[in-house]
Amino acid sequence: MDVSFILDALNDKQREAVAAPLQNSLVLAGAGSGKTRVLVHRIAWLMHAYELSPYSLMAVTFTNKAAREMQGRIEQLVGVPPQGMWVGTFHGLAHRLLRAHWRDAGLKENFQIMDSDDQLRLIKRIMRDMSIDETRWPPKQVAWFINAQKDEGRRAAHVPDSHDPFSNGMRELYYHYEEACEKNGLLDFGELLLRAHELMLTNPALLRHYQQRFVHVLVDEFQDTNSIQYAWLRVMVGDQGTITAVGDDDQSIYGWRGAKIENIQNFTKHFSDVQTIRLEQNYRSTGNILKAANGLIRHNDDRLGKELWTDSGSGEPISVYAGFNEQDEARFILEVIKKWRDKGTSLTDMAILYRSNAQSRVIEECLVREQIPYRIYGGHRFYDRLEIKNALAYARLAIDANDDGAMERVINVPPRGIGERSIGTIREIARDQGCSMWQAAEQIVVHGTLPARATNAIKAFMTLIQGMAQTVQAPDLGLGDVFEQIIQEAGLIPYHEKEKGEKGEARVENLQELVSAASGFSWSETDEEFSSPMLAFLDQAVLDAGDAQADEYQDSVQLMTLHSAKGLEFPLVFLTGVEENLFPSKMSFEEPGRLAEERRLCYVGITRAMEKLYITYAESRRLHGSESFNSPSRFIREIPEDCLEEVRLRSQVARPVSLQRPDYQAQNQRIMQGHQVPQTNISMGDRVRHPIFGEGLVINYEGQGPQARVQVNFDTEGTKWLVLSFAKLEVL
DNA sequence: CAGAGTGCCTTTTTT
DNA sequence: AGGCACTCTG
Repeated sequence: MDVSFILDALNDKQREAVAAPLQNSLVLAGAGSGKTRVLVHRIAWLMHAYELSPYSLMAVTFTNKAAREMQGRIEQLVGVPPQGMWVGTFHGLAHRLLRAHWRDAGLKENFQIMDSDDQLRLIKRIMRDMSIDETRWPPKQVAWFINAQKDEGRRAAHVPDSHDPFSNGMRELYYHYEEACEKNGLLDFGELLLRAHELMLTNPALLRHYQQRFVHVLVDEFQDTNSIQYAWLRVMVGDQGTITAVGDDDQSIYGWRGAKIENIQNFTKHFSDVQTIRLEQNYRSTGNILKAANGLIRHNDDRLGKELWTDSGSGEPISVYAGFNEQDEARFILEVIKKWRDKGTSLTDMAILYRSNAQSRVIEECLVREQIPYRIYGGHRFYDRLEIKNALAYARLAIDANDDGAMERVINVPPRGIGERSIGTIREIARDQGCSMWQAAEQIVVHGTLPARATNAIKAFMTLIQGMAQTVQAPDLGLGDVFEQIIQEAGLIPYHEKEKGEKGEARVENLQELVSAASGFSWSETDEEFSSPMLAFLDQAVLDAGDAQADEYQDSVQLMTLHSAKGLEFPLVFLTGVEENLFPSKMSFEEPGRLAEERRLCYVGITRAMEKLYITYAESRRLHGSESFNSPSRFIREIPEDCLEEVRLRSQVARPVSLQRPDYQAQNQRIMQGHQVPQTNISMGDRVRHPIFGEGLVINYEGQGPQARVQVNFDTEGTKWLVLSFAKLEVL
């Protein structure tokens, strides 16, 4: 069989990786070196050259998006969908195993997956039941603790006893949490992995089956695996199977949630006869961008070592812009965006990256003002939204009335006269009798435990849910129709319409979006493990963020955190807020390893850019309500100077070159006050008074002398541009 | 019981 | 700044 089509379009190193013998291999793939390409071609090669059935292959990724992309590209290359091959995320595949073998895994058949929000609710409920002081053990920290333990593969019983009452309290809560999950058939994200691992360890026959089945396992983004994922992989691969691990130690950015960079660093020690291949030729970025990236990452120790190169030209230098404040930073970005747009670059090719989600707001406001469409990734995900979760909870309750979580969630949404008091009574009865809340509610209705008004409200709610149960079971209704009716019957639309502001409007739209997502949901592909489309849909809603919902095809600027930018590329990239305390985040200063991770994050950011990279920072920044003066990030200094260029929008301003200077604090003060508008008596940062608009702060200017215009941020009137020779501004 | 209003607290990244 | 829990009022 002619297999040349698989190897033809590859470079030497890629070909080496793709056509490697059927053995363990580690592909160290630098950013933009064709990593996914290698994975996909490797799969095609295994099928054609070694005649492996897709059935004997498993490919694991971290995100659903990556899994979908891989699936699509395999199909494209091979021509047909790889029947029987397991392609999915760690969580998705673990889930699949557990659905198929729920009994062996010691689960209930109808077990449910909780997202982090559900998890937190459960923890709070447990703590309230136990009357535990939430200020001493903040529920969020409890959740964090439990998740961290699970990432390490530890159950409550494995957590070592400690002399510290705080940790012991945590452990105690973990016990109770495990118990509650067990009782209610609930699994959090970490539990999926932990349980799937245990399933294999405790069922030798099952393990043998899967080890024999999966001749070769491929893993993407290997540097992000945590302990339990790694353990699971090793078990699945076994002694007979082999593995291809693709990753980049320089792009390991998930240490904070348990990823172990050691997994890739020690790969050759843990697996036998590993062939290591480095992909260092970059097809994405210009020479300058790569030089910057290489220069930066050299400051990290313990690297496996890799240097990106390209045979295309060096391109433009990287521009660094120092904004006066975050508004100014955003305005600068917008000006550049407009310039590029007018030159014909489509907005989709531009990305604005930031360290934390909170930073997006100022930029968004600016985009709205300039009427430039944008799309924001991450943040609150579609299926995480309150209104969506409520609608889903109705569906869950309609399927299983004993689902307490769902019951708690929607029993009084929209308000129907079942207040805290009544809910408390229901909860109490349920707890005393060890029954579900629904059963408790039935008793209340029968015995009239509560006042007539409350009882009637409960009765009405139960009738409503029973009606929905009929709807869900109706054989001729599509999934979309079912949700349409549920939303209708629950009265969610008028409830949200009543909300003031645009919020309610957006929620109604989201509910409509849910209906269309449900209509478009195809079940056939998701295989036999799931017993009904509705159940499959509900599971998928928890596991898949549903990120690509709205406006996917509109030409819009892309906004996202650095973390969610990994794996993507854009011709024009803005790396924003590159300031000490922000990026690197001040949280990273305590442990040395965290700073290295921030640096890798910066490396990821830089290497997203194909043609042109802008790095921006603000000398003063208002975040979380208070103003701070941060110095430019050390990362800027770590980039080789000769690939940087400092941008001054208005070139008259003589600004001290601040990048190489260690002592920023005093200097920032000077900068704040030092920008005089040429041939005028006004400087940036001055407080001024206007006869009509009142007092404000000068934050920007244009032109000079009689033509000069300044932008003033008035205390009460917002920001305005004023021509100096007309406006009567008094400097205070 | 519902809805408005007040005060308090948290601020990194998310499968 | 924004979200959340709690209190107050109709």
